[in-house]
Amino acid sequence: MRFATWNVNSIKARLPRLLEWLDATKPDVLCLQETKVAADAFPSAEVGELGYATAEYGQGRWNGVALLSRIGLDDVRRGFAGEPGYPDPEARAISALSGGIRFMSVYVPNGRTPDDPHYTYKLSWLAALRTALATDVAAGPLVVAGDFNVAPTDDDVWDPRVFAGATHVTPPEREALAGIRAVGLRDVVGRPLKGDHPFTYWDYRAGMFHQNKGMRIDLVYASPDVAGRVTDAVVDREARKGKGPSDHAPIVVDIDG
DNA sequence: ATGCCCTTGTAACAAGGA
Repeated sequence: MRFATWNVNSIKARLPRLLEWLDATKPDVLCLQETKVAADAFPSAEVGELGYATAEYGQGRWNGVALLSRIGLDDVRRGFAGEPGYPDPEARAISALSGGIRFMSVYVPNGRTPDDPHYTYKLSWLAALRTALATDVAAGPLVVAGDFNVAPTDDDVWDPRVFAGATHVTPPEREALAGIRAVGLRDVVGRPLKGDHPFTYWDYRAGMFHQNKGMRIDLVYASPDVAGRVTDAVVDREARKGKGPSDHAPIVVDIDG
């Protein structure tokens, strides 16, 4: 089985790239983030032609997550128990059962700056996610994948000095990630196809991708049974190249069975 | 080479992204 996660930064703008990538990569399950469309505008018919069922959770202009699967989607859940809002709940998490595994696609709040109310929201959102995942991980095989908007270590940013005092690298954010792992989830790190760091995001500006000045903020957290079945994991930086890419690259994971 | 912000909503910019 092959699954993947990808922050597409608008599924409408990315649709040609997404369809091309699906046809070439053929994941069984794909976790999508930042779809930026209302549910009724999701291109379900287009991905359906490639054999994918869709479960989407959208709110329009901002956020939006979805799951695609060509092996079935059951027991779809939008959001999670105790999820905070800003001030209202946003479309940032969706999960479903597929191939005997519960997949959750997450788009963690950005946080903006450490002194911004959005940063407090981010930390409370991650704390509530931890609580919800403690229940989910006890229920069976689990994969939580998406844009966590946190670089787990200083090795996960291209220059830690540049990020001093900024969001995405603060100790409370990293502790929140550690808390999520502590419920019984393992960090499945993709191989970088170039360079030493498995970055998944490169800013559009100033040729950052071409200088490999990136960040590892997209993560795959898997329960031990799933993590133990991993045969390969890759950051598909090819998808960051060319005309009209997302600023994030997908992570593609292969598992036995 | 991979190549030097992008997307959406709304109407020339505003806001968010990380």
